[in-house]
Amino acid sequence: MLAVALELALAGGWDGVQMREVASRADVALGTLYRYFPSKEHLLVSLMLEQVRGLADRLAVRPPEGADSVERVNDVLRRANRALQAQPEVTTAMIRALVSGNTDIAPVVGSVRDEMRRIIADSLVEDGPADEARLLRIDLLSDVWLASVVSWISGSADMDSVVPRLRGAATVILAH
Amino acid sequence: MLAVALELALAGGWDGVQMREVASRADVALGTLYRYFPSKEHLLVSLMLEQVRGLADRLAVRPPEGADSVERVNDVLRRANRALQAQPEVTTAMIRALVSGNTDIAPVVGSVRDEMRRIIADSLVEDGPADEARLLRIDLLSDVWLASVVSWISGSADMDSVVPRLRGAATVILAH
DNA sequence: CACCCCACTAGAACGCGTTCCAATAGTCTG
DNA sequence: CAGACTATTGGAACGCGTTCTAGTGGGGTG
Repeated sequence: MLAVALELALAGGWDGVQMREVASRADVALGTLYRYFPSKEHLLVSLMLEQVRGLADRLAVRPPEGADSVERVNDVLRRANRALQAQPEVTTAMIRALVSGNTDIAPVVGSVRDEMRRIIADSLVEDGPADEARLLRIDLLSDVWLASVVSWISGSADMDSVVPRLRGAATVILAH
Repeated sequence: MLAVALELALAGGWDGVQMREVASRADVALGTLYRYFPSKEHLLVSLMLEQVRGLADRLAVRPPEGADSVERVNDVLRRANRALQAQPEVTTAMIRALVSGNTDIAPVVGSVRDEMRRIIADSLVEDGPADEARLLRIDLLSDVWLASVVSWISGSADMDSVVPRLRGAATVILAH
């Protein structure tokens, strides 16, 4: 079902993902689809979780490059955004679900955010255990990244302006 | 119509704002409502613009308190969040519209973001003209604020954790 | 006054997310 | 094997955002 959702989102974005159509192409009844994904938001945020985990896997295979944390975080976010930019319709649909404010899907939303934070945390080169200050910086980077993507899908910023802005963000936030 | 939308959102949040009901209570036909607000998102993000301008007005009357920029920005965001927290259903509805990714409402969404940036900019105590570095910091603060509110309405963070986190954000971002 | 233009009205109609239900298939238990 | 319980199916039905259309009223222009 997630594969079908991706396929439909690729072509038609949020509106293209129609629950009847997903069920039909996945060869299940509508009720079955709703059994596993109680809402359209749930379906799409689950897709996002899958995608973000895919990014984590790719990063494990080919780790971020860069001498310091700023460079490495910048590399990670650039790669993340490149993947999103390649499928703008999918991104719009997934982000819309992620920020829908639907409290039913809070656990999945939490997983997505945790995964993203972990990805950023892993890209930092710092010694010792993660203290509160570092966790705060990770939170900030993840928040700024999300807001950037939102402003991109909202049409108030294009990727060309988002990527360098994220670089500036990393510089400011990781400056000691 | 915006007043009616606020009234309905107060009681029932996103679902409580039904276009037929808004039109009915505002004593206009459904078509007239759609003439001024071409979509539900448009209506609610217009309401948000009104609310955020109200915050700006209140801040003009009683300016933010605090010795340095960190304190003042913290005061502003705290007051902003207090207003949002007092009407959680309204906030959820408005933010949902703001981040819906609906490109038709991009101009209004841009206005809301600009207004919020201006509010933050005005709270900073810094000399000289705004340079690129300062604008970046303002962007970051506004992004972190938005992401915080989103995580709050998504149910993955409560206000008690959001407010101190914003304080930490201001400290990190405004540290020179 | 006659005419035009445009906002507004009332209401039907459509599309899609979501819910619900009766019937069937499949699997586990005694 | 009989019975029970659960997953799945096909499809009807509901609610609400959105669109569309025919008709009405009022204000400016010749």
